[in-house]
Amino acid sequence: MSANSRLTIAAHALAWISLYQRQGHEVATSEQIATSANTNAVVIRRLLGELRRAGLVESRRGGGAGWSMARELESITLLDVYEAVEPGPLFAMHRATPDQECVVGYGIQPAMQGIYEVIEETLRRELARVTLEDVLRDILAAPR
Amino acid sequence: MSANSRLTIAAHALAWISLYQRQGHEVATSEQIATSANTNAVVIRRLLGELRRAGLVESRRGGGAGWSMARELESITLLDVYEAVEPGPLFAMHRATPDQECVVGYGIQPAMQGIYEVIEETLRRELARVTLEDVLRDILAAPR
DNA sequence: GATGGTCGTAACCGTAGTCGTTACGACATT
DNA sequence: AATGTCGTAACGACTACGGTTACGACCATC
Repeated sequence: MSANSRLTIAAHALAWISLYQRQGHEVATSEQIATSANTNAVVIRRLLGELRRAGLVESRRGGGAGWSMARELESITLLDVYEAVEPGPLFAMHRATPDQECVVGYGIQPAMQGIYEVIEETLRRELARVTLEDVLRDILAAPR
Repeated sequence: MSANSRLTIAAHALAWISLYQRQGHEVATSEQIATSANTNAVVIRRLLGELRRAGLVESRRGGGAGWSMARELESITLLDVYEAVEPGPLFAMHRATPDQECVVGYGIQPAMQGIYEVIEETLRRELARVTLEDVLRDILAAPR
């Protein structure tokens, strides 16, 4: 399926910002987050930009600028992050429409569409069960 | 996530072969299936090759060659097909290992790994609930 | 044993998505 | 005015997917 790391990095960034703020800081910079996630600051800004559009974080520009949470960590679920960062569906249909003269070619798409909807709804429900507060707790629970 | 159509095409092929056999034919050719799915026969052979490795179909070579089912349609679930054609995990970790000096960088991977395992297990359970007999029934139920 | 149809598979190409990187303007604090 | 950061475009490397061509391997049939 060619998995990507967008959900992972987004969760990483949100957890980092929250923890940093709980330590008394106002905002976190994309550079700091990128260092923690071992990636490039532009990658972080791009991802956080999508999370901002979803209303999960805020950004300030100018001097002393950076990112801060727009919502409480316990009110954000992995589904919120997933939807902000992963638009499309999980499974794709045929590239070219199948042969409509064939019984299978005619019925396959509605059939699979219905099945996929149920499956993706289950995935969403499962993602919605995990809050970012849960994630941060798990992070801090790592043995040291 | 850049979804692909492998599961859809594989289900299409299996449904087509089964229906064709139920109509009294011995084997189905990749050319016939490709016509129904509106794709190239090589694409079908590649996919069916993976399904053969998983023990779902058989192939005969030589004259009058083609593909036939190796198992009953009602004993095959979408999970069987999914596992045969989609190897990797759904979500990826960081490309480069995050900063192990950072609390978040240190704990994020075990945390997300545990969460992802639960989610993917749920997905598998859901895929396992749908048999290809269900799929074929839905296909034939399409209004005409 | 020659023929013909089909599988099995390699090779290549176009397209798209992800990620990293550089660059630079916009902006606000100082 | 200077500085630090965001916002975003642009580009390249890499990978995956799907389509296509090509050709050898195989076997039923004649």
